[in-house]
Amino acid sequence: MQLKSLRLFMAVAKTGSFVAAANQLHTVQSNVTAHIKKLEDELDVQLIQRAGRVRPTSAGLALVEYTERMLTAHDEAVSLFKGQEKACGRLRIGAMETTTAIRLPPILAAYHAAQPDVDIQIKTGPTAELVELLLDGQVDCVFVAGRLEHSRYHLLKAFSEQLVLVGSTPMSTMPSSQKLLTSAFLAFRQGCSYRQRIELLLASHGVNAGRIFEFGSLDAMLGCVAAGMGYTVLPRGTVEAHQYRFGIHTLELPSSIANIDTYFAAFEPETWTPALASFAETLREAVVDEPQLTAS
Amino acid sequence: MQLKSLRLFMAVAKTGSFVAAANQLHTVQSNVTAHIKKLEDELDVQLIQRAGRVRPTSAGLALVEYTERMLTAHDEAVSLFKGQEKACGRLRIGAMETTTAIRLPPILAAYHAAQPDVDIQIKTGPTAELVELLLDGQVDCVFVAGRLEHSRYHLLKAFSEQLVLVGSTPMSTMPSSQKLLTSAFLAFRQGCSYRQRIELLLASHGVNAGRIFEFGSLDAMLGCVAAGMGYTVLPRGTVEAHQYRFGIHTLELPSSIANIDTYFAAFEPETWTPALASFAETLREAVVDEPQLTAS
DNA sequence: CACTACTATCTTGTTTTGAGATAGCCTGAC
DNA sequence: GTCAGGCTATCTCAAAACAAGATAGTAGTG
Repeated sequence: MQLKSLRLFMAVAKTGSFVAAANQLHTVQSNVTAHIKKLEDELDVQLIQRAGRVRPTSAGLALVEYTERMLTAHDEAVSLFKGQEKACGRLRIGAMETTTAIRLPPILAAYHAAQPDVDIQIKTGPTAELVELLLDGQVDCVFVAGRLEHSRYHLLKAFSEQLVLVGSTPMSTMPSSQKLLTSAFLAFRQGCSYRQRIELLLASHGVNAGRIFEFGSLDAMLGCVAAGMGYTVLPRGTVEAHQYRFGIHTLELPSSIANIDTYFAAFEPETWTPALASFAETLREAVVDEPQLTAS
Repeated sequence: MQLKSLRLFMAVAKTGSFVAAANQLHTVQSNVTAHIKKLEDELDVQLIQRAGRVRPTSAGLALVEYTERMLTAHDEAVSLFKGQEKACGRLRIGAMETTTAIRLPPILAAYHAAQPDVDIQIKTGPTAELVELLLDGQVDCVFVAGRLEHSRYHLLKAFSEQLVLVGSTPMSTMPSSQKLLTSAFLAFRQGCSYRQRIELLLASHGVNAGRIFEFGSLDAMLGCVAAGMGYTVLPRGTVEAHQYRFGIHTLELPSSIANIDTYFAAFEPETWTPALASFAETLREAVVDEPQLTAS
């Protein structure tokens, strides 16, 4: 059974004429006859009443219903990839908590305005988990901290973040090693790339990573920092956005530790759905139009 | 885009191997490659990731969802006609009010027991309307009074009915012409073949058809007869089934007027769905097993 | 570095397909 | 009843598509 045959069958059922069906689908009448006949042979039932009026038989009418489902699904699948202008379907994005909170909203807004027919799904998690999601096909693209080592990714430097030390009291200089040693550090759960920077920071002050509390959400973490539970390290933009809500203070870090880039990563562009290609385009434009996004 | 290609694509996506997909669908690996490649060329997107692991790309995963819908509809359509043993789908029956009430229930019960997966739909109406429904493809088969003249029907004598005169008072002989002339007759709406018999009956007593009230349902009609509104003509079985509910009385009619056959009619058997073929078979068995159904 | 398992490509013979030409059939008009 | 017009079935042939096998190339493994 071929989709081509089913299209001809539907045309015959709807027009009530083999000739009309042939014209409608740009072929000749003999081919319509052949396709219908082949369908009838395969299903071992007469689908079209030819005596007098040409009309679907009971069996034909029953087939029409299933054929409509089939052809509808087919048309939708084709329009997923060949839809002119507007993309459709679904776009699944993986991003870090901090990126989702601060960087993504304007980009998603621009994208949704450009491609209103695409359903957007966001999954958040630390970098290591996001890479797993991408490899596992559970998301179409991710925003992660630092370049991915894997070779066959398409990478685009999306945002440049500057990490700052966050604490509950004003800081003008780095806390003493003694202070650091006795303080707790708060970080996202295992896999967060910012966490590596915390350890780097401590190491640069001759302190081994002590207690690190793991958090699942940004709000919880900042709330605990504000309560004096300890320090954390976060992008400046993220902290600024929340500073009015929490009594927290920041300290700039040396650039070797502070600067970290957020990359957009996906597989090769040839594997992209139009929805994803359009998103990458929107992102590229946003990055170009507002270079401060990637400036340190 | 061919269903064959889509099946291979699904097999590759599920097994993660071209070779495995080829074995599963009884073909060779080079054909799998060719079909996938053709799909990719048509949609202008890479569907399968070949580097390293063989797995669907983002685009491929998107296609999987639509393909599943397509193939499911296809499988259901095929099983409609090629389902082994049990028929499935839908059976739309047209029948007269009296047939539906008395004759069909045991047949439908037997049929449903044999083919539990078939959805049964009954439409009732007078013979003329039923024929229209059948011609219009709105039902798959009908039960009508009298042979259909049209040549290209498959006919089966299903039931033999004996019409009786029904009135509100006991009758031992035919009411007088005078009585008939001043009485009302109750019948189904235009198109009911029993109605012709009423006119035949009146004519045989030298009376022109006077007032005939039209009813849509059997209950309403019998209720009005019982209330003394007038006479009607109905199959004996129908009246007997309702006699305990209504105070009605019957009188036998001459066989030329009384005997009327109910036929099962559908188009040629080649146009039947398995559900319809199975129903015809059930009906034939019922008629053979209980010849009194068609005996006068 | 070689081995293994896999996919891509090429080739060949066969099947399928599309389009035209023709014959036969039904319908409606005169 | 006959005839014309429109429709479908059948036949034919060339072109295209396809399946299968053989072979080459590639990635991952020890």
